Amino acid sequence: MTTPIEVVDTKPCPASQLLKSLSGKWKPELFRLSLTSNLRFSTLLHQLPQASKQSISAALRDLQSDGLLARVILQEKPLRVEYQLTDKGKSLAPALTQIESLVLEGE
Amino acid sequence: MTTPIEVVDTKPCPASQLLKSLSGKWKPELFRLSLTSNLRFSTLLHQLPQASKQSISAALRDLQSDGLLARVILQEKPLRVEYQLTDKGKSLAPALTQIESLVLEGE
DNA sequence: GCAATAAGTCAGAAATTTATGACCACACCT
DNA sequence: AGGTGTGGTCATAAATTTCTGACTTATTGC
Repeated sequence: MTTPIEVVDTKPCPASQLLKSLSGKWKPELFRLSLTSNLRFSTLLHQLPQASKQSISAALRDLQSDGLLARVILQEKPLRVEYQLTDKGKSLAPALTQIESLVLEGE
Repeated sequence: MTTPIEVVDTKPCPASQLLKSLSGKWKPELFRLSLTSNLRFSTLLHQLPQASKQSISAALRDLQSDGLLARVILQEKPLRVEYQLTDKGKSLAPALTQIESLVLEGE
């Protein structure tokens, strides 16, 4: 009996990369908040009182390195730092909105 | 000084529930595979050689309890078990396809 | 100079997720 | 009666994620 050739997909599911960008305890919330306004570190600490500094910081870093948010230093007095949606981030928004509407339908 | 009223959203981002359903090392792959054909345990062990029994089993359980897959016992000889996409699962597909196309565009 | 605020970092602990390998139950084949 | 394939579970261990609390650096206000 000849062993049937198993076509094993070595590459992971393409969507999984992007899903990973949004997985984690706080990233979906951060992403969602970024749709309505730019994010600021100290404000987030109040908006998400359950989240630790560390977690917010890590989530922001990940969202940056995945190209969904951009860290922008505003030349104001005093200096402020804002995290803004990138074009890639914006392009992801409709899919997320679609997912949200699915959740809401089911209630 | 009156403390400004902080409107703290106690409910998590709605999409985060569904994103959680698809988060994890193997769930995106399982979901994707389920779009093209029904899933079987022993077949999955070969299709995803890096995944442990345990992980596949847990992922299938989660996808079931999140209502995306249904476990169906086929009355054949010998008995077989299949995991099929539910309507809810099917309704999620377009959003995932959209996310995939975003990933592919960016290459 | 001194304290406060913004925007973090770092080390260590706790919680969660994933992997490993042994084991179980049932049906089927010989 | 013994071996094989399917479809798992269970306990334990390893890896990853998240939290906690202390500390840092730069700027502003008094």
